Parts: sequence; C-alpha cells; structure tokens
Amino acid sequence: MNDSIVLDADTPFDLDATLGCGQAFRWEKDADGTWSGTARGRAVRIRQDEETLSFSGADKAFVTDYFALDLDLNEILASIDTDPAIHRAVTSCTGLRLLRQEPFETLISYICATNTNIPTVKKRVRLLSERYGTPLPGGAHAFPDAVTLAPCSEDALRACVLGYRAPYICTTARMCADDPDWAAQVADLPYPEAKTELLRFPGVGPKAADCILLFAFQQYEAFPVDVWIRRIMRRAYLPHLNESGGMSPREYEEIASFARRHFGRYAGWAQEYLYCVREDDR
DNA sequence: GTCCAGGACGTGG
DNA sequence: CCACGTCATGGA
Repeated sequence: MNDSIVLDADTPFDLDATLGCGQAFRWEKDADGTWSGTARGRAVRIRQDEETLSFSGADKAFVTDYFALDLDLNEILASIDTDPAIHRAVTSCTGLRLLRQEPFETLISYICATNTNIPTVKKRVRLLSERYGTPLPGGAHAFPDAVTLAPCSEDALRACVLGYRAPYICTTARMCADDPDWAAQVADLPYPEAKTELLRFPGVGPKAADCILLFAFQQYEAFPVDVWIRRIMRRAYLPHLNESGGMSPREYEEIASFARRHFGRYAGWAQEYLYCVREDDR
C-alpha cells in the first residue's frame, strides 16, 4: 500500500458492503481483509481500517471517483429512508456506495449475469479477462475492450462458460467496436432514452439495462428488478403481486415505477441497499 | 437427482 | 399485447 485517504466524519463508507454486494464481479477479499481487483484497466489493492483507506495501484483521484466518495451519501440516504423496510437496509449497510464502473465491462458483465448466480458470473468475467484482457502487474488481467473481443469466435467465447449468451456477447462486442462512441452517446441521454439505446444490444433486457445504467452511467433512477428485488418489493410494498411465474414487462415496470415514486430520484440506491440485505428464506 | 439463479428471446395465440 | 418454452452452467 503506497497511498491512503482518511475519510472525514460526514463521509460514510463501507468498503466490504460496496465491493461485496454484487454490483462488481472482479474483486476478491483476502483473509486479512484486503480487497484485490481490477477496475478501468488497473490492478488495485485496497483495505479499510476504520476511517482510513489504504490502497495501491491507483491514486487518490481514482479511488475517490471509482468509489463515488465525492457524493454526499448522508443526503442520498436521508432522501430514500422513507419507511421501516428501507430503514432497516440503510441502517445495516450504511456506507455502501454505488461504484462508477467502466461501461463496456459493465455491459458485457450484465449480459453474463442473466438467469444465473453471482459466483458463475464472476467466473465468466474472470475467464474473459484472463484469455483476452491485457496482462497487468501482479498477474491480473484487465477486462478486454470491445475491439479485442469483437473478432473472437462464438465458440471461443462459449468456452468461457457463457453458454447461450456467447452469440449475444459476440454481437454486442462487434456493435461496440463498430461504434466506439456508444458510451459517450448513452451518457448524454436522459434515463428513458438511454435505456432504449441499451436495449438494442442482444442479451440486454430491461433488468440488465437498468444495472448498466445504474453502475456505469450513474442513472440513479434506474431500479433493476431481479427475482430477489421482486420478492422483497412484493413483501414490503406490493403484496397484491403474485409470487410465482416469470415476471412480465408490465410487472417489471409496475415495480420500478412504484420505486421511483416511493424512493425518489435515488431509487437505484434504495435498490442496492435492499439487495444488499436480501435473505434467502423465501 | 432436482431446483434455482442480478433474464432474455422467439414463437404462437 | 400476453403466455409459455427454451436457452448453458454451476452451486445448494
């Protein structure tokens, strides 16, 4: 560790909650509590001891931006903390922050994340990086960029345990390589139009699009609804929804629009806090 | 072995 | 528009 940041009293931050909540797939925690991972083409190590963040492989500006330490989290939490259910999540995960992740990596990662579980997603992203990403000091690999991934054959991608998602990722990488400006264009659009743009990529549906907008584009009104969030929202807020069966586009929109009404413009933060405290009791 | 997971897509009604 | 089957993979 060759650099550090001391957080002041009104900058709550919880590194474990932030990296462990499932928004990013390329971080691992050592036995001694140090996290190792890659982000935006760097191999980074970082640990938190109380109010002190110690890190290497990145400078203060990078850490501040990637972990969104510049945002007033107290203000965000105060704005979403409107009922007992979200209050429990907010109090038990205070310090969880939404990262600012790289758009192409997030796009591909959340195509990898459909209808599966987090350990499997991490394996897919790790294999893609090891096989096609630039080697970094320390043995890690950056996530490959679109131009590198675009020429890969469908079978080669399938070998990264992508299953039926291989052709989606193949086509999506080529679309991005052919339009290097895609992310800048999405970044300039308001939420509904940005979502429509992301839905053009094969393998990206409403849920993946909302994750990408939330984690890579800081569209904080995005409210991704997966099976966990659906269960939580049904139990805490929308008991008339039936639990069984797949989720229709209308039900998705009903849940998400309720969340935006109920939690306000930081609904996406509420989503991540609710997801963080999900319980597998059903 | 069965069921489920940070769902999306194609088809038929 | 809606309901339904299908799509690989791995962990529990």
